[in-house]
Amino acid sequence: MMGRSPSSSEENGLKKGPWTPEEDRKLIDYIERNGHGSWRALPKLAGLNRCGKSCRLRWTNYLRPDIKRGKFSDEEEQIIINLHAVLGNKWSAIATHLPGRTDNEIKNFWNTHLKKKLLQMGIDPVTHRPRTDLSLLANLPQLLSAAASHFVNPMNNNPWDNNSLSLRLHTDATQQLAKLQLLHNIVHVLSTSPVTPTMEALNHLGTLPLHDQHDHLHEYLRMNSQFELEGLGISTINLASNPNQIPYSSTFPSLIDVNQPTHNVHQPIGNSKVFNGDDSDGNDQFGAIPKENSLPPLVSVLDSTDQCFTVNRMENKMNPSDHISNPSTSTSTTFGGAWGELLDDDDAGDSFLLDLQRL
DNA sequence: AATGAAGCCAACCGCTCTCTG
DNA sequence: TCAGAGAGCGGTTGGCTTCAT
Repeated sequence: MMGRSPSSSEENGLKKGPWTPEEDRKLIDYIERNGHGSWRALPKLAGLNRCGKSCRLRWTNYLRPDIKRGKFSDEEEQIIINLHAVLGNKWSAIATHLPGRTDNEIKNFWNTHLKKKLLQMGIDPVTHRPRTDLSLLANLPQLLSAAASHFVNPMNNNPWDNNSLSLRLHTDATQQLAKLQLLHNIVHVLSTSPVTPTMEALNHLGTLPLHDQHDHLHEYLRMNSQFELEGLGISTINLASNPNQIPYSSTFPSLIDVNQPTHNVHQPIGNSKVFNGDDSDGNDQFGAIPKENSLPPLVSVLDSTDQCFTVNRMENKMNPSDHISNPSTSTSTTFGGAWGELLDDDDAGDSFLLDLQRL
């Protein structure tokens, strides 16, 4: 059994550490018969040599009958990411919108999976904004070489070709899109950062002169957009000759221009004003719903006045095979429902307002 | 097959919040 | 209004499992 080992200091004669099946049974039996009542009094009444707090945690995090165990679904994952963007590390608040999941479980899932996932996508898991730290640039040479090897001969190794398509998509889509997002963020940093990168940071870029790096990056983006989008039946739009002028929103339907208000891609969910994420068209930045026949917005970055953005689930949407095998999956429906539920919840709504007021 | 590193997650710690008298 | 007790919460720990070498 996992968990902490029994503490050597069993002060008060109370047991610590992993629970035995026998202890679990005693706790369940007692609560089913009497309810938990006072947690402090419970251990004695239930015949357990534990402190009340330990009993409460064991019950709420593990023994409760409505606990849903097992892998988090994509929908749950998406909800967590979006709620975290608004609520931060308010695990219990997040847990209230994921029936059957405990705050502890969500916290663990965030720390072990989602945090890394966002980092790999070039997103700061704390601010939910693109990472702008220059250490991020250290990955650029690897990204570029990976991109080059991947697309070195697209005609002979078309990632979207034939029978390998769905398998490749299944295994590569997330990774490729994450890379794409990361590169997108890098371009954004290079293009818009008022802070000139230091020479030390630029050295991370490798031996190529900066303008060549830029060209490589530009070329990679062009190729990536062409193959990936064409593979999904999405027409591509020529890139501007200057990467600084890349029309992100149109070139990468999945990548919302960090500088521009989002148009036509998002649909409002709930009262966008509440989130301070609305633009003049009334589109809010939280409910990212993909347009039909376009990639879902992977990341929606707010403009300078905005505080949060949304990472939308992408794997299933990116994966045509999933479209076939699992057509019922609908991020927008579930997501909208989740937010609707969130907004319908008075307490949650209040906490949202409070949180946003603090921002 | 052996070993070390990394991942995972149940459980604990200590602080904060809420309730009650 | 205040103090104490109980409950709740987020952060952290550390042992087991899995993966990589």
